[in-house]
Parts: sequence; structure tokens; C-alpha cells
Amino acid sequence: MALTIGQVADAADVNIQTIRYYERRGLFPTPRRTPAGYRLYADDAVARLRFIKHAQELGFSLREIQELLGLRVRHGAACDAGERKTRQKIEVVQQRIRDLQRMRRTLDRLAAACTARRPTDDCPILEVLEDHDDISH
Amino acid sequence: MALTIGQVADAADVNIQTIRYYERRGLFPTPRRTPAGYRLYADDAVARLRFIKHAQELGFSLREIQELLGLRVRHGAACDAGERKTRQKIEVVQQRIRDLQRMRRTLDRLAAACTARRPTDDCPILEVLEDHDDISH
DNA sequence: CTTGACCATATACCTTGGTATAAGGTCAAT
DNA sequence: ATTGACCTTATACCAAGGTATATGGTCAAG
Repeated sequence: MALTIGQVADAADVNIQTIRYYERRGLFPTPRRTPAGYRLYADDAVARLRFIKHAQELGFSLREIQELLGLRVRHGAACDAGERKTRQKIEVVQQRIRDLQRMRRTLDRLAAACTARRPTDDCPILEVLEDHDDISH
Repeated sequence: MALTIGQVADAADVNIQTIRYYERRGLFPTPRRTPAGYRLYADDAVARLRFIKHAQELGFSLREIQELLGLRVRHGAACDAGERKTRQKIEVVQQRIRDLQRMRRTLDRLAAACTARRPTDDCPILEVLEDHDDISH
């Protein structure tokens, strides 16, 4: 049930150094240690690493991922603040989904034009993602 | 109709150096020049820069963006190859959308639990993005 | 009781994606 | 014909996100 850093690294397919780096950065809680000083992890550490890797692929920075990981439900006033932050994150994610859907539609059109053998030598990919420039950020 | 590098940079809100950097990297075609050697751009250069910036926010590397920008419809055999690449990109984008939707659902549940004042002190954000690990890449 | 595979810390290095700076040419306006 | 705001190339530097390496301790197996 308790994993060494090497076992966690293997399971999540990341470099050992990366885990220690995340610990230093504050993305990973400081784990308990054996008497000899070896780090010991529960297996949710593997899930945490996989979450981080996925979120990175989706364009989130380590700082943003840290915020995402910090979101959880609390009592009272802390709850309101947490809910506000969560709703902000939902907005960000929602916008990112819309952008990707737009890109997907353009790629669809591109593939369709191709099967129809209608050569379009200007760059149609550029049609995508052209508005909402001023609202995002 | 012809823009200097500074005008393009202003319009797209990027650093001038970034445009020259993209040119070196091959993301930007080498522009025509004035007799004095000044770069001259058509205004689609601005669209191209905006596309690059958006795609970066969506988690694409410059190398991937270069491939996206290289996709276009051609005649004959080149068309088939282009179509295959386009369909691959669509798969990547589609998977990314699914991942984000999953993250969104988790954030939704988190926000809902909070309004209902049901404190959940384990980290619920981790529920997200947990399967399909072995199929992606 | 030693060998090999682990673990620890500390420090140096690498890649990606830029940004800044130095040294100088161009050009429109005064 | 000079000033200021542009442009050129070349080179150096920077931040983020790791990765490698040096030096040494731990531990189970033979």
C-alpha cells in the first residue's frame, strides 16, 4: 500500500526527479518518510501525477494545475471563496473547449474539401479562432 | 495593404522579435522585402500570428502548430497524405476536447457540492482524467 | 559482509519559447 | 542635414519545466 518514489515514478511513467521537483514546487505534498528518510506514498500519488500530466497536455501551466489541485469543498466562508475560484476555472475550461471545437470544425472542413478534391491553396486553417480575441484575457 | 514588421507586431500584440523568431523556426514564410531590406507582410500575417497564439493556449507546441499550418488541400496523391494528416489532427483535437469536458464535469460537481455545503475534504479534482491513459500516446 | 539496486541531497545542465541588447542602416519631418 | 522612430542582423539572456550527475546512505540477497 505504501510506494517508494521509484514505484510511483514507474507507475505514472514520469522521471523520479520530476516528482521531487513537483514536491519542491508545492504541487506535491511532502510525503511521510521511513526512518531511513525514504519517501513513502499512498497510491493516490500516481493519480495525482497522471492528472498533472493530462492537465499539462490541455495547456495548463504548473501554477494553474496547482490551483486546480487546491480546489476542494470546505465549510463556511472558505467554501464561498472556493466556489468562486471553481466557477472561474470552469469558465476557462469552457472557453478552451469552444476554441478546440472551432479548430475541429475547421479541420473537418479541410478534410471534407480534400475528399471532394477541391484544391484550396490558400491556407484554410487560418479561418479558425479569429474572434473573441479581446474577451479572452 | 503591405505592413511592416512593427505594424504586424502591434496588430497581433506580439513582440517584433517573436515574428523574426517564428520566421527562423519556419512557422512564418520568409516575407518579401523593400529595396532597403525591410520585411513586408500582407495582413493575413496578423491572422497567422493570432492563430499561433490561440493554438498555444490550447496546448499545442510550435512544432504541432507548424504542422497544423502546413495542412491544406492539394491535388492528387499529395491530397491523400494531407487528408490523412488532417484526420490525425482531428483525433488529437477530439481527445483534447473530451479531456476538457471531463475536467469540466468534475469542476461542476465540485461547485455543486460546495453550494450544497457538503464538505468533501479529499481531493475531488483527481477523479478526472483517470482512464484512457494507455490509449493516448 | 559485500554487491547491486534502490534511496537521499545538491548542483549543473538541457529544451522550448521567447525577449533584450548592441551596433548599425533607413526614412520622413523639421 | 540632423533628429527620432523605425528597420536590419547578431548575440546574449531569460523563465518554465524538467533531466542528469556527483556523492553518499540503505537494504535485501547471496
